[in-house]
Amino acid sequence: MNYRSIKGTKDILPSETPLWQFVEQTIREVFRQFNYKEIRTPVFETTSLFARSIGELTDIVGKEMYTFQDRSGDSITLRPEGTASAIRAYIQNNLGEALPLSKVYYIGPMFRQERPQAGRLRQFHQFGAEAIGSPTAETDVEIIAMTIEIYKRLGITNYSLQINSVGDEECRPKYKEILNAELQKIAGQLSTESQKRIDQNPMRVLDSKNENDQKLTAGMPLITDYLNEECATHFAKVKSLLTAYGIPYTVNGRLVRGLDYYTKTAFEITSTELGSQDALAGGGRYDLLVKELGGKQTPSVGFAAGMERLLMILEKKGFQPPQQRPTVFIAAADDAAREWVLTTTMKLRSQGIASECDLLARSLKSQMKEADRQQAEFSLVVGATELESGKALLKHLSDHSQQNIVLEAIAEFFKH
RNA sequence: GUGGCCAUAGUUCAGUCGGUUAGAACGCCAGGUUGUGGCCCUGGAGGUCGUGGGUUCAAAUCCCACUGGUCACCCCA
Repeated sequence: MNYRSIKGTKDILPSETPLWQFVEQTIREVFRQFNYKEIRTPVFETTSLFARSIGELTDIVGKEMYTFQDRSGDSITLRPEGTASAIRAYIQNNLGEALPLSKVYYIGPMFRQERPQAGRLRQFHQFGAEAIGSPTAETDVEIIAMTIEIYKRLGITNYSLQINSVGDEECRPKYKEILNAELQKIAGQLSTESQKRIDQNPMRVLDSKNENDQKLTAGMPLITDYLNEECATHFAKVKSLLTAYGIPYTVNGRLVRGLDYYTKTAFEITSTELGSQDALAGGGRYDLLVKELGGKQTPSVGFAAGMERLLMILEKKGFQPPQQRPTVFIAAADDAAREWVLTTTMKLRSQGIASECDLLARSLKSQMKEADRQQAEFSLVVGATELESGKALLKHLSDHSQQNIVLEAIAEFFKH
């Protein structure tokens, strides 16, 4: 075997695409019902777009981006997430001038150069949505509710929703100072990863998964206790709306997401079915990002979710998507009938009837086996005799029943 | 990036203490009375035992390196 797909990339094979298509279709349906419209942006952008929006100090920008120079020497990066591109497109195309609120969704491949493991690939797929232009808590909850609706719709129930408020440009810096002071006291005992973050991003220390770090920081002040009035009111509203919508959640005052642009609401959906990489989806509000990228001050909120992780759960549950199978397989009993079989198959197809016939000049028995393998609903065997009489036996493959059919009326028969 | 485990037909796997033609199941192909699939029966094709080196009279088996896969750490979808 000479060539292999790049490490961390996968072929999605014909045996798997029906599941992908079914799930994508369900997702698009939910987006449509929530009135989000699809946006398709390029899979690569200028590097600084991601660096600026996601944050120079994040893991994504610091060590995970697929960045390279193109032939003109420009630094370009394969998108590691979807929000930055969507916001860039929003600004570039002046979408904010045409509408007060843009509700968009995307679905497609993302790229991060990490060591692959269960639920983690270098090219993976996300779907997500952004509501650009609304400051209200109602919008936050619409985004969260929509995310959950997708899982509900697919029969996924074993997940949990965690929410937090990470404050805004007024209250967060104050809190960070307080937290930083507390962390300094125990700095020497923290993991090296956490030590690095004490000054740069102290809130990430609280979100560390290191057990010892967790113990050491157990009693530390939480952002939720230091929110200013606006953030506190917003957070309270989000919580009460979630309750009103019947969406269970837990508040996790330590939750910080891996992207720096979040303000106020942050949320994460995890599943115990997933193993170590257990995040199914995450999102939050980002009121400063549009301005940061050169647009007007535009409060916004969005989410992103992993396709592969969603599919892992469905596969684990043994979920079977509807199979695509031919309605009829037309078999040629002898060479004299092959041309008729071929043209008739084509005719049926052009009338919207999924049909198949043999292309390998195989024996009748082989053709029947093929019809069975393809799970055709019916088989029709036609040879010289049938062509002469204008009639043939149509067999219902699942119950073995047969009936006579007039060849000229075959299309009509399948239309019912 | 660091670490554990793994690598034998298309697939999932067996392969004894190192020993002579490397097996099974499923899948694939062809048959099982003249023109009908699924079950069953018979036969067949298909392997550079991941790659390269080493030890040995002899390596799928032991050792080393590399490559790939997988899981975990970190972090995240």
